[in-house]
Amino acid sequence: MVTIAEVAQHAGVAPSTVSYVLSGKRSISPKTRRRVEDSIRVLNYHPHAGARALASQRSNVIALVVPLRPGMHVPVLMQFAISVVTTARRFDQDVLLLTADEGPAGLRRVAASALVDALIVMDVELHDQRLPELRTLHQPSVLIGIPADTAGLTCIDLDFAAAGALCVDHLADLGHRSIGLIGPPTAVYERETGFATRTINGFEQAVARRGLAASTLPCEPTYEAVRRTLDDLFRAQPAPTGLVVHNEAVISPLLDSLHQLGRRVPEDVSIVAICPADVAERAVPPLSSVLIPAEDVGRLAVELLMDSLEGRQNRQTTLLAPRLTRRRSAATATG
Amino acid sequence: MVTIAEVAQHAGVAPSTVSYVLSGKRSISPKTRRRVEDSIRVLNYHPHAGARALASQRSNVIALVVPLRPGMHVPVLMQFAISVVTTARRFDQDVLLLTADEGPAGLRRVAASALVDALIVMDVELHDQRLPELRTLHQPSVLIGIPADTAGLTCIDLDFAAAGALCVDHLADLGHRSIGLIGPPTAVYERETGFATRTINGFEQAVARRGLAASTLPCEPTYEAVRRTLDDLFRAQPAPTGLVVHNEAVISPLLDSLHQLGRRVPEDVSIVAICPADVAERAVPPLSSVLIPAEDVGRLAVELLMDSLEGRQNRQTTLLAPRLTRRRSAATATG
DNA sequence: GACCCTGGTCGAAGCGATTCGACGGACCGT
DNA sequence: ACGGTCCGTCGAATCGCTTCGACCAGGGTC
Repeated sequence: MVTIAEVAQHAGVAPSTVSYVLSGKRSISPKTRRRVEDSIRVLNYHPHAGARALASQRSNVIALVVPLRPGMHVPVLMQFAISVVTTARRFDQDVLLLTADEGPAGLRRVAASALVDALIVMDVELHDQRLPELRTLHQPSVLIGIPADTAGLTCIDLDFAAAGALCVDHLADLGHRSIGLIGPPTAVYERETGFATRTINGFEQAVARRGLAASTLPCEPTYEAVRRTLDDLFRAQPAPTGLVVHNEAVISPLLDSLHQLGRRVPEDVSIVAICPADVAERAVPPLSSVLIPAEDVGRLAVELLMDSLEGRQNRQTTLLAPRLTRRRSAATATG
Repeated sequence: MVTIAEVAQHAGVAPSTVSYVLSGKRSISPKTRRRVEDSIRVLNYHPHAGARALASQRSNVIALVVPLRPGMHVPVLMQFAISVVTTARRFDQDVLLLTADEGPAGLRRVAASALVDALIVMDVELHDQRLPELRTLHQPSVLIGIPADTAGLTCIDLDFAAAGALCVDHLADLGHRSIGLIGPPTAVYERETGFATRTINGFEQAVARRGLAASTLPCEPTYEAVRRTLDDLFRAQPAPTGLVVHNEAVISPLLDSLHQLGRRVPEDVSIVAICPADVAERAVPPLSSVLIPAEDVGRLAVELLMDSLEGRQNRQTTLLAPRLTRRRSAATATG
């Protein structure tokens, strides 16, 4: 292994000078800088990460905690992870991959051992067990998802309330006067991830604002449950002509059932979904949808962390504005 | 931050003793061991990862290089990554997540800086650019996928030849005498990932061994391509009654097309797929399939690395035996 | 009783970087 | 010509841990 001392000797300078060339923390004359850089290249020098971490109190690694829970949409997870890694590399950081099953102890472990400088925690629940740990950590962290009490935490998430409202507005603009919301199964509400409730709130406020008739129903991702939900839904008066679906697992049984019931999409019933882009695209017909902006969230998370690490404090919650993509499943109301 | 010196003082021993308690590299009397462990717990001591890496020449981190190429089946990727992380933690290792877009330089970076002790590289191509780098690294590595020249490398993959043969045997056992293989588009063969070719070889050998009639065709994942491929296929004499599909993107258009052509699965044509389990399960009807054992591969990769790190050398290639899961798409030949 | 092990512990020397204070020379103003 | 800046560089201390050789006490051997 080639050390900074060897580089220094090769370039005819002191080790500290090499260090300053690398970090840019003191000015170096162009001449010596060039000599040092040449030596670095010739000797193929790479600073020892551990030594650097020890001396500088910075590991240049950030932790990414991914959930393991089945039912998560994996492509979105991966898209997010990739975005985090890519952005981190732009800041010369690496990413340590942790799974949620280590719980709070896992966070403590990597933080207390100074393995990482900062943490990104995905899939944070309303009353997440890890919150106390995160609050006491010396390292900054960014949470994906909004817990009940965000005091002292930095959180990011899609603005689900706005997303719910956006779907309502879209349908209302198309002339629909009675609409339904099909949400996640009740289990999700109970687990209290928060986003389900936020969507409903946004939905209902928008419904009130636009003076629409509406009903909201949770739904399990099975054919029977979907049929029952649809029965309930269409029993309402006036019969809904627009549907907001916030439950990706339900999409394909839903579309099948509507087909079997002889209800055409979008001629008889318009659909707007809140779901990953690939799900919306693959559906038949492709769904107009508000997508989960995984890539933006990942990038932003890293950027916020870097801000914190450089002293720009920002303990606050960021809600990303939803954007609706029109596809073929929502059209002007007939009648 | 609490250091080993403080723990030592608190327990009334030398720092080195604390270290030996932690590492178990020298015997310690039960009495002092208990004292030290108590102090560790009381002070909530976590060894500084950087200091440890510097002193011991071991970071206890392994790199995982994931591919970015679109078209990879993401759930399998994730399943694999999770399996690597989980297994690594069993060995007290952490996992650094790298993306393939850093190329060979990325490997050199993390290896030369001693950020990681070992590497796992996924999706290795026949003539992968990273091979020379991997050969010169001081750290052991495990490749997922089999390159053309495996000399000096440790590789793991599903035994695709055996998988191809297994599918043939299954169909032959069910009485099918003429079968077809639908493979990935020609682009995949050209990129030379190797597994496509290996499947064909295994398929053809088994076909010869069982004395069957057979044809093999690449296929793009579009409806038109599928229709053309099926036309070609069924023109053969005797008409095939069994299909092996090694191309997950083609599965759903294929099933649709067969339906439209009035060929029932499995009554008129039996299908065996080589694909991720979730794809096979979700198909209509669910496909008998040989799955990609992502979890086994991930676990094995880490275990091999740990062997290497502990001095048990094992430069060699491991092919995992395929296992066929019967579902509803393959049945006894009629006629 | 002298001897040698052996198991248990200590002390000190690294590991390879960063960083701070100091220092020497060039350049400025007076 | 002289003192004061400022720029560029150096040397040494430091970060927290591991590990090696040394040391000591106790017990077995002859």
